[in-house]
Formats: sequence, structure tokens, C-alpha cells
Amino acid sequence: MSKANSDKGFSFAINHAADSGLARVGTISTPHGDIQTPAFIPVGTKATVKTVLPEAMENLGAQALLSNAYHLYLQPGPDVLDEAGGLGSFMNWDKPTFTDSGGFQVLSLGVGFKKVLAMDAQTFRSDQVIAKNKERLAHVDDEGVTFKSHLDGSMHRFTAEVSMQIQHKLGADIMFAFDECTTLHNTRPYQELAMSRTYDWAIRCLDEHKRLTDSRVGKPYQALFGVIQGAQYEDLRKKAASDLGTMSSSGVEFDGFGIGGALDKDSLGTIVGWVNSTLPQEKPKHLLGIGAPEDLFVGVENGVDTFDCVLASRIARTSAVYTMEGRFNVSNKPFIRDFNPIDDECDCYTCANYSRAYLCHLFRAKEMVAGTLATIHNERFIVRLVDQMRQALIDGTFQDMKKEFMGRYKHKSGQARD
RNA sequence: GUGGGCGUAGCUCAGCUGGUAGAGCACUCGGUUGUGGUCCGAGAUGUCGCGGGUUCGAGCCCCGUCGUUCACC
Repeated sequence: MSKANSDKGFSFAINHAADSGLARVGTISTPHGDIQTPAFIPVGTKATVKTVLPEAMENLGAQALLSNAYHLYLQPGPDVLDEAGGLGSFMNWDKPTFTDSGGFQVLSLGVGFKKVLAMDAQTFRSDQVIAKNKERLAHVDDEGVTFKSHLDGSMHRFTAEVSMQIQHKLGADIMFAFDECTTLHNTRPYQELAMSRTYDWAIRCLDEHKRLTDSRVGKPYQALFGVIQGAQYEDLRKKAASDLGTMSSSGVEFDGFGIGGALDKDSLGTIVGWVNSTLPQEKPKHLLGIGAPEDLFVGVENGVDTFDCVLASRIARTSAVYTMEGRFNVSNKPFIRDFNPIDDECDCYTCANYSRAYLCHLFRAKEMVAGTLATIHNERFIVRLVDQMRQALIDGTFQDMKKEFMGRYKHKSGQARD
């Protein structure tokens, strides 16, 4: 049992460590309540999980939500959320909240290509991830990032200080340091350059965080997580983890850590293992942007405590749904007359009340509740899967559970049943 | 009744001076990992209204015919 930072209203306790390896079960305590880890944190980028009401997110077991500083800065602006009493109050969510720094978005939405967080080698080779006639909208320098708004083209600039100021106004319980997210396309020298910037920005985030924490008297404590970069390189990842793991500035250190950047899907576990075995064991680790079922197992067994990912909700909006047998597109023709639930092993609201045929109809008719019902299902599926991993860790059956799941879960399935 | 226009993929239409057909949407199926409810990718689809003729060759030219539409009586 270890506990860190319990005097500030934020703490992390490890309740159970796996017999071997990095996996553990813990509790993150925040001013807005606890998060039992490992946990999947659904994403509500613009202060809403797209298509779903906060009550529904609570009912499906979400312990916290993650929003984004870049998006909320552009619209409606951090002052509005500050006046509203913070992100949670604004969106009627009284449980814990996270905000991402915007470091990823100023680049991924602007620099000219889609960032890819985890990819297989085949995808990497294809040209679909390469810029295609897109205007370069962002410029990175040692001080920060200058970028154009994707909404109206206006110019803006984020620095470590700006990101911290925005995130303090947004008021989430857990914030992330401003970092430079690279891709697998970047050269090793560029990765080193970006990592050294992220290091400098991490110090500046701690300094600004300390200044803002002291100046915003009476506000609930907001925790700050440093972000580990270093791409696919073992020495860079371990150096980043070592540097940020021991970093202290203005008398404060990071409350936890995010693992970011480009990750080859096949080496996800290896990279996360390098990082988590180097970082201080007693602090929580968040794996940024990863959430495919098979990747969650790999993350958990390599010591990840929390995840966030848009995948479940994004694919839900275009009709892809998860089941224990694999994922499939419920809008496909075979499901027009399939009156079974999406997954009859699922305990979600959608599966309890609606059929594949109904969802198939809603998607084909382009009705908005299609996205709502599919998102509720997919978010429940992923939240529950990680909850089950947590229980399996406690029971000492994690590897059995993983083997059983991976044996059944096929990426392509979707046979209609009668 | 007379004159003109138009009949090409399920829909709306492109097809230059003749070389056996394309687009968008729809449809079928993939994809989407710190969210631009977007987008990307792949695929299927035609007796070019019908019947003759000219030509080596006709969706394109000629004749007839059917349908449709407009104008004028």
C-alpha cells in the first residue's frame, strides 16, 4: 500500500499488485470522488460525450470523463467554464474530470496530417496517413505552438503557460502537461528535439501550475500529470520517464503521468513496460488515446492505471459495435431482420431494450439516436471490460481472462442470427 | 394537329467533330485509437426507350415508332 499527495485532495493508493509484472489495482482520489483503477475514462472532448447524456454515462459505469483544452479554449472559451464553476459543473457531471492539454490537437488538427496513435505496419506503409493537399496550420518552436483554429482559421498560440492557464480555468481534477506529440514519420533527431522541448515545457508547466494553484485560493486541487514521449526508442522513452519521474520545480512534482506519442501497435506493451518500470511505482499512469480491446489488456498488464480513447464512441457513430465475439457494423444488410440484442452477454441499456434490427434501421434512416444507442453500448462494453480486468487482477485470474477473451474476440465477425 | 426539347446506372445527369459508357447521390463492404457527428478506401450496377438503316465501327448520323415535355393552333 502506498499513498502519495494525500494532503492536497488528490491521492493514489495501490490496493493490490499483481504477483508478477507491472499490473496493479488502485484508487485515485480526487476532490470529486474516487476512481477505481484500472479504469477506462470515456472522452467528452467538448464537454459532452457525443450523442450521450451525462446520466447515461454515469449509468453505464463511467467513473470519470476526459475533455480537451484545445477545443474548449476555442469554444466557448475557458472563462465561460470558469464562470460556470468548472468543467464538471458546466456539463452536469459531478464525478472526476480530466482535461488533455491540447498539445496533441494543435498538431493533429493543424499540422497537415492525421496523427495516428497506434497503428499496424500495413497502415503505416499506406499513404492514407500522409498529408494530402492540406494546408500546414501549425508551427512548433522551442517556446510553443502557433496554430490556426480549425473552426475559423484565426491564429492562436499555445505555450506551456497558456495550456496551464486554460486548464486551471477549465477546472478538471486531473490535467496533462503541454507536450509535443510526434509521429512515427519523424526522424530520430526530430524525436530527440521534440522530447527535449517536452522536457522544458514540463518544467514550465510545473512552475505555472504551482503559481496558479497558489493564486486560485479556495478552488479544489487540480492534479497535473507529466507526459512521456520518446516514440519507439527504448533509450528515449526511459530517459523521458526517468526525467519526468524525478522532476521537481517550484517545489512541486507531477501527480501522475501520461504516456503519449506514436506507438506501433505491436510494440505497445514493450514501450509502456519501459516507461512504467522507470516511472515512480506509487504514482498513477494514464495511457493517452488507447482503447481498442486488445490494447487495453496490453496496457493493464504493463502497469497502466487509466485509459482514454475516442475509438469506442467514434466507431459507434458510424454503426460499428463491440461484442465478445468481435466487432461488426450493425447497419449491414444481414441485421435488417435480426431482432437479437447487439450482444446478449451485455448488460447495457441498449442491449436490454433494443434489437440489432432497430439499430440497423436507425442507422439507415440516419436517425440521431442510432449514435446514442450504439455509443452507450460501446462505452459500456469498454468500461466493463476494464472493470472485469480489475476484478481479474484482484482474483489473480488476469492472464486466464485475457486468454479467454482473445480466443473469442475476432476483429471481424457479425453473422446475423435468427 | 403542327413544330421543338428530352428519353443513358435505383435517382439527378455528363458523354467534345461517330471508336461498344462515366460522375455525384443511393446501394454493398472495409477502415477510424490524447474526437472536425467528419472523412477515407474498396466494390456492384447499364440489351444508352424500341425497331430499322448508313458505317469497318452508332449513346452520338438518318428513318420510323413509343413515351414525355414545352410552344403554337
